[in-house]
Amino acid sequence: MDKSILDVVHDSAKNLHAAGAMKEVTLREFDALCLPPVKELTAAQIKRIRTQNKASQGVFAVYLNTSKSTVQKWEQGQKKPNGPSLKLLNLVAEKGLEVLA
Amino acid sequence: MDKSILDVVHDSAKNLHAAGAMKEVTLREFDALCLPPVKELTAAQIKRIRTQNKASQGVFAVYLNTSKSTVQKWEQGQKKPNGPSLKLLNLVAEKGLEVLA
DNA sequence: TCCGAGTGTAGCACCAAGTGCTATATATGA
DNA sequence: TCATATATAGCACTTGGTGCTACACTCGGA
Repeated sequence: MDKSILDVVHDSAKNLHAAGAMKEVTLREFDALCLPPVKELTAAQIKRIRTQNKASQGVFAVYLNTSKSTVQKWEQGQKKPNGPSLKLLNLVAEKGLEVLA
Repeated sequence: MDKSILDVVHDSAKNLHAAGAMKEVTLREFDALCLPPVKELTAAQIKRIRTQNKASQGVFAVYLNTSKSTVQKWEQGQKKPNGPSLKLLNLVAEKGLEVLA
């Protein structure tokens, strides 16, 4: 997996910053625009993220600081996770449940 | 800061697991119960978490995958972040905005 | 064999969080 | 001076989040 174009540009920006050519704030703004996009997740995908981390619905809920019934509704497709919740799910999907510890 | 009793017990559990005396699932459940409690945050605390990370409300919102107006309401005390949002804020407070990248 | 604990599914009702919009005020910089 | 970015403010709508109860299934232990 080689670097994406955005990664390269980002590295360039970091170098510019290291050379004093970019302000702190500007870099931070830049980072925000280059954040890996939060992917929408289907009910089945959410369930897979959980099971692959060997957690029950209850345990998973504790990790995400939400309720068991909410996790259940996500996996049943009755409700969709909102912004921050989706961010958390993406984090777990990429880095595992341990990042929340 | 020395280890808490729970930490010691947790280490013991991990050793037991390494020795094959505990099942995967059981260990996972145990971990969930020992998660660092998510702290409630005041409006001012949320604002400090953001500013200490040198991010504007807009940028901060992007990181948390939420809306600018939501961040604004948090900091004005008009709304309180719900479970998963609070978890994210705690993560950032402890590990910095970079953990969301 | 039976029982209890853990798990997943289901439905219901409430409400506050989340969202989107517009408008204002204040820097800050080109 | 003008444009941009930022923070604050208010309003109305929608829906995700929560809490509850209940039921079926599995599995290991008494």
